[in-house]
Amino acid sequence: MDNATRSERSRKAALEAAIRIIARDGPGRLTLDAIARESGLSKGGVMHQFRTKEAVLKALLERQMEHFEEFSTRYLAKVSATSANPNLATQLATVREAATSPNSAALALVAAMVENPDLMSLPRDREMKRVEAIKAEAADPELALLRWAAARGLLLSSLLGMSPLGKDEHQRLFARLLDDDQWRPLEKPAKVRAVKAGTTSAAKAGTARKRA
Amino acid sequence: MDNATRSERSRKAALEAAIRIIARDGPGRLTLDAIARESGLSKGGVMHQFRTKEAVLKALLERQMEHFEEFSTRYLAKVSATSANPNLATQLATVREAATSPNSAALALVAAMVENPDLMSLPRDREMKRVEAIKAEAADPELALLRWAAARGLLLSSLLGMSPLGKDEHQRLFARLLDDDQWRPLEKPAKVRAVKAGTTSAAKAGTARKRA
DNA sequence: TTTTACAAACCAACCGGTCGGTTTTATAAG
DNA sequence: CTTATAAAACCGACCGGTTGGTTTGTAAAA
Repeated sequence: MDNATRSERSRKAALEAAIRIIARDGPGRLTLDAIARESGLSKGGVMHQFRTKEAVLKALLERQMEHFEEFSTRYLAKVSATSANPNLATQLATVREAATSPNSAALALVAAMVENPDLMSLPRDREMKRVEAIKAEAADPELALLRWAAARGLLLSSLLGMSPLGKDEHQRLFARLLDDDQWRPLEKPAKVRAVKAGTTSAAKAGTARKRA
Repeated sequence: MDNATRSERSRKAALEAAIRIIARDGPGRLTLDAIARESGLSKGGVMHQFRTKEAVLKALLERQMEHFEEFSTRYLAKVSATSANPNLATQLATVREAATSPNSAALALVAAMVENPDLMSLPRDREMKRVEAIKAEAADPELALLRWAAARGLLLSSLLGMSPLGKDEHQRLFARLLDDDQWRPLEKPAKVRAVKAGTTSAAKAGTARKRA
């Protein structure tokens, strides 16, 4: 087998084993020996691919970030034409994806934070840019930020195993978060720029539509 | 010195040392030896007060929960007369308190989760009751839950060191979360079927709002 | 041949927890 | 108020096992 692909295979096996361990036994049980055992590699093999445990965590983190970055980019391209606030919509959808992901993905975050809190600067910096984009496009930046925060609250709660919500409730809340019509900005700025009228526009709530 | 108070003192010293360690070095660095070193006690002394490390985490967890429970009760008593949704208001205020606490309190959660994820059932169960109370009193339960989720998102993000928000922004967002006037309930969401194309809903402004 | 990928034995430091012993407090008889 | 005794708080050396990481060896790829 080709050398490069062999390495690639081993790295992938190790990282996936790591995720499995974290999800099954908790971040505290993630050790190099456990990774070796779970991946089928020897410890030496693992150490050949990652010089240190921190390197494993870093790779794990980057892998996950890349994965969701990709999801984000694709989603953004899809909705940027139809949504008034595509960046917010994208982040909400991405967080939902992370929360419902079959593999318990974002646990890499917790594991990294346990081992070395400084590692969190990577995802934090990346998140900062996204938050900027969300604020920039929003008619009501605070409201947008709060929707973003709510999504993160749902994700992190269930990630830490402390969400008191049922799975169905979880889903419904995400759906509502994503529904722009439910989040009309308050008339705080005197001059509210009408939301970019796209194909989505539809009926403005409250005034145009009265419910029964 | 009295025996009981001596024990009390030692337990307190150990637990506070533990919190200091977690906040400074991360949850992964919390060891029994470290607690002994940081608290000034000997390892034997620590082990005399807590038979196992898990007992330390449990005590830490219960201590923090009790502290915020107390804050909650006091706050609830204060606002239950004037607020339309005192339970939600109380939870929001409590979470804000936890987020701005000088000691990085709620880190006990992360530490417990690392050592033994099962420990999370304690705070989860308690949270479940609170969520029930919030839903019961709310005109729009989903909206209330989302405000609650947003608060938790802000708290957990900064707790894990991955909040991209400035401290002032943080405060402003909490203030807005707490301001009932900014969150007008929708009426019974009889037929809400919203995904991405804005086809939905009826936003109705406060007919039934009771405000002071 | 040289380099790369991996295996397996190995190591020092550290981990949670035990144990025998010392000091401090509590109880109570004289 | 002593004094004897037991009980609780505390110390620190120690133990088996684990941890992150190294070293040595080997077989395949380059």
